[in-house]
Amino acid sequence: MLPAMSLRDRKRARTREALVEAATVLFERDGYDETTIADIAAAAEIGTRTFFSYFASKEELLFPESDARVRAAVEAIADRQPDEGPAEVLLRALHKIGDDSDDLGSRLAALRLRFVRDIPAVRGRALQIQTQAQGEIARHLAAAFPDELDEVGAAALTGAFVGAITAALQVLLADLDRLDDPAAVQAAVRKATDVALRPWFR
Amino acid sequence: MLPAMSLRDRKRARTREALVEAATVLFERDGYDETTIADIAAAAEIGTRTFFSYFASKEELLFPESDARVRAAVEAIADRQPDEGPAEVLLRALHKIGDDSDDLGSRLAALRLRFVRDIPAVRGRALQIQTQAQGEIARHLAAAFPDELDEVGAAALTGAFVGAITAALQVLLADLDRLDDPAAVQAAVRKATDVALRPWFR
DNA sequence: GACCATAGCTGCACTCAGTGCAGATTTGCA
DNA sequence: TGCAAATCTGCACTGAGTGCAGCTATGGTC
Repeated sequence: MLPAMSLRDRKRARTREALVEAATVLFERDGYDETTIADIAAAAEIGTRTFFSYFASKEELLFPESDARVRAAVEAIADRQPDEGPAEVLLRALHKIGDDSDDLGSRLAALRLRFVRDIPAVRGRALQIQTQAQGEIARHLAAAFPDELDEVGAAALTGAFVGAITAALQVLLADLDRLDDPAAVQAAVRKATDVALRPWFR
Repeated sequence: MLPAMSLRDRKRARTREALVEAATVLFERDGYDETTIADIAAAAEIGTRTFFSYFASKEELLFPESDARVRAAVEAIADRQPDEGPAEVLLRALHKIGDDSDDLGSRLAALRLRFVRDIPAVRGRALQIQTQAQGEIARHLAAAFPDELDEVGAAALTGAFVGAITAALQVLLADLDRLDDPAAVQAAVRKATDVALRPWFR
């Protein structure tokens, strides 16, 4: 990625990071609703108008690399071993997301968890991103198992796994007040995956 | 419900219906984004400001009775028969929703399907409503099976069912251009439920 | 039937998200 | 150095949504 980066692109990437960083600081200090886009743009030293050429909305700031995870999951599916069934491959792909997913210790990750719980607009966006990711994963899964799965079956299987894990995780995180403790969150993710998928594996 | 309805309450209910009806007409004619809240309020002959004492946002107009369905599902769980297991009861509850869910032939239902697919804000809201409903159903399910299920397990089971059905349905509806054909939609719902839950029953 | 407390309705002024446009600035490349 | 394209930015605008203050209608009371 370093090679094909013109000065223009590098500058743009730096501004993008500056925006996320500025937003993180302001969100932590003032809260989500209390921070305006104008505040964030000013802190990152760009014009308010320019913000919208980097992020389409305020929520997007909280999900700056959502597609990287999908790519990781898709790669995991491509690595399918001959002896694996659809469920095993899918499980491996989801673990890939769950493991590195929480850029452990990232302040942004903690904010994200909190705001997904507390701010409707953020929750809505998170659910949309998840739904879309789920769809892409299902498509790739169907492609990897043309004999065993059709599009609908792959979607159902993926939806079942993701739905079960997400729902279990939600309950577990609800009782957790320290959302900024990476170890605790990680443990909750593991337990949720464990409980949710027990009916399939074991 | 007729008894405990004062004139005030009846008038309020009528205004609420008028808003939904006006919105339906305008949405059909002009589309979602092109219809402003001011337009809708004017068509229902109330002040723009007053709109917000009936609905918190434009999206809510598309989900006027989302809680009635949850209540139906909860009742279905309460009707648990002694010989039923958690999965059977949950299936019955979800069927309850799926059956009457599409106020078949309702123009609003057709609009809802279209807008959930096309308008991000509406999709986000729909997912939120579904997530919340799912949580409530899971809580009641756990309560109905205190020995077999804990909160987390009930959430996982419910999430798996709902996730599987929703994902399957999404694929099926994507290929459907006539979202206003109740029979076709109903058939898709049945097929999605069927495919999604085959692994559990059969 | 008059009276009053309360709930509901409305206009006004405001903040903020987000968009279109046009002009200035910067970058990539020849 | 010079030019075309990409980027940045201010300006003006629309529309969602909120707080407030004043008005109106309702429900119950005397």
